[in-house]
Amino acid sequence: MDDIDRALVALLQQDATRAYAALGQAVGLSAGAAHDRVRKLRERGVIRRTTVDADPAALGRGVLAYVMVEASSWMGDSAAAFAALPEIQEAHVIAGSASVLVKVRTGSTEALQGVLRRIYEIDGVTGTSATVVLETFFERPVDPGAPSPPDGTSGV
Amino acid sequence: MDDIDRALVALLQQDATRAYAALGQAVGLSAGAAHDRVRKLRERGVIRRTTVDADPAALGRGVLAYVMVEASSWMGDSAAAFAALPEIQEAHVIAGSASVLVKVRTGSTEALQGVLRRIYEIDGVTGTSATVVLETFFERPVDPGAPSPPDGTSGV
DNA sequence: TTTGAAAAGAGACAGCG
DNA sequence: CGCTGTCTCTTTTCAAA
Repeated sequence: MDDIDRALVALLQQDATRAYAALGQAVGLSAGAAHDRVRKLRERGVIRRTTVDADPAALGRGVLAYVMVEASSWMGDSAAAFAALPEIQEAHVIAGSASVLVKVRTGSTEALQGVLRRIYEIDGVTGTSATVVLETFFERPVDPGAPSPPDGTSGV
Repeated sequence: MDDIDRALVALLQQDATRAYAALGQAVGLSAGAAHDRVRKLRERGVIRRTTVDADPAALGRGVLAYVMVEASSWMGDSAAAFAALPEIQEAHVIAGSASVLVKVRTGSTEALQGVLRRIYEIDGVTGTSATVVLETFFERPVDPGAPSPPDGTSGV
């Protein structure tokens, strides 16, 4: 996991359809070497999968909201209950009184209301607090880390 | 944007490396037709880009937190200020008194503290409220919509 | 719009420095 | 660990229905 690996991850995050030849050229490696690096990154689980980024609005999910879910009991094994709702894109256990933070995408505020109702029906849930997003500044992949290392090798 | 398109998006979200032949077979189309569909989905912007899903922990970003940013002035054009911090993965304008919600990934809680400090230095910011994630249940792509339409065509 | 096939390119894998 | 060459498969394009 050196700087080249990080650069490869960054490049693939931007565009995973790039050829290994172009990928290698960008980091100063041959196509074969780049291919080998990426293969190892996949084997190690650094790169989990290759996926496509879809526009939520185009899929009829133009409303984004974050919902704080308060619960009376330990929610440690309620992951499946949240995962059962397709509108929920993320679910995290957060610090606080047994609470969960979920990211919800629906097509309308009415549909959001329906999701909130179904969340409320999950065992142990005592309350929800929704925050509707008015505008998304940006959503981007995880930064692979140190992008500009202090190396003196200019060019090539 | 019919059910086949939605199915194609779902399949590509799961694994964008699949061949068009396999893709077409999964939805009952030929490779060429599947290719045409996907090409149009890209042209229409439904599919924005092909990317890789990297493991944040493997990239040295094992700490996840959501930060509520309160501001005294209109934050509508402060996107660049947030984007300048690589640890910030998402930034949304939310309802409330000119507030922004950001998703932050750092390698340590100390680094999180540093990010909070830099957020605080953004013009107009009057306060931050961080919520640290203890465990992530799941993070998944946007649901492409109606997965089980009421069609009578069983199988194939 | 889909199908089928043909050509152009990329990816996988070997052996070697 | 990286480079080069070879082979296979996919993507891409095209004509036709």
